Amino acid sequence: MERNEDVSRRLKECGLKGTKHRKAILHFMDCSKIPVSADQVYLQLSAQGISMDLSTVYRTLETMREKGLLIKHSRLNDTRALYEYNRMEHKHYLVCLGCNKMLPVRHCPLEEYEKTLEKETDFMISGHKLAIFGYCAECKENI
Amino acid sequence: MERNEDVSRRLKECGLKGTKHRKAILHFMDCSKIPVSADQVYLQLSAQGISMDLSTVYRTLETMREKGLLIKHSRLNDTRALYEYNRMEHKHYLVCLGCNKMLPVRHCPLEEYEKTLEKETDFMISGHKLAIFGYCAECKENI
DNA sequence: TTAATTGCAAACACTTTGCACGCTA
DNA sequence: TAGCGTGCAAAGTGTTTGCAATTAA
Repeated sequence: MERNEDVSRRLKECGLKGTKHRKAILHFMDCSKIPVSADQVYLQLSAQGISMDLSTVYRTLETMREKGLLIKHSRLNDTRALYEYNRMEHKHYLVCLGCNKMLPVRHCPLEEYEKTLEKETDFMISGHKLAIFGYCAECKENI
Repeated sequence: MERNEDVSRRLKECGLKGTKHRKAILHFMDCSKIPVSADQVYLQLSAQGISMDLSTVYRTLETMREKGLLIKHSRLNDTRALYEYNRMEHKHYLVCLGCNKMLPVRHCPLEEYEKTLEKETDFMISGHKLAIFGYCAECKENI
């Protein structure tokens, strides 16, 4: 149960109690390769026999986001918000218009551009959100 | 009333009846320099003495979007959706984290990048959404 | 005339919140 | 045992919808 201890430690570092639910959620988030919704967390954990209220999932994800453990993607595709484990990497996403899946892309083509833009405008730029839309390998066959 | 006739004509071209509400909304959208929410349309027209139900505003904006008259920005900043008159230009926005205002930026730094990405992945790319966040001239003073 | 448009009220999806009880540190 | 965490039910927010009445073409 190395992983379990790792998760407990990270919760403690954030000043959060290591409850069963929190450990389960954080572990699940850590294992997810792509961003997931509160709903998905709830259903998947349910399926694993770990049952909790949906509001607890929402509350926990939000708390973890505040502590910097997770990153929130707010309704990119106008559906529900997605959360992912924060691995401290700046990246962007390919968002599938078919299944809403988000695939990370490492390279960021915007760093230079932001600096130029700040000089040209009155804005104080603090970040950006780039989502590239399209259809993933599976979905593009069913259009 | 040149403008009014222009608006009527554009409605007709889209197969939409030229009702008083529609003309008022389309004219208002045409005059707006930046994207606005259904709520804002509703309030501003109200203030001009043009009263209608909020659901009518939502329905009308959505209809006009379907016809291509407007562009919809779906809850970019996790608040309400914003609509703008479609001037057939590809552009991006500076989104103010203070007041949610969206300022257009003409240049798009992503055209080349998309092609590269399509080659590298299995995605069929259909577009992108780039929002650059920060604080506008007014808001950055009050942080 | 007659099909499109509207107001109204109710439903919707996702998310947040108040409160009493339960459990971790 | 003190206070954080949780389930439950209810509220909130932005948006959509069904239906009957109204209106433009």
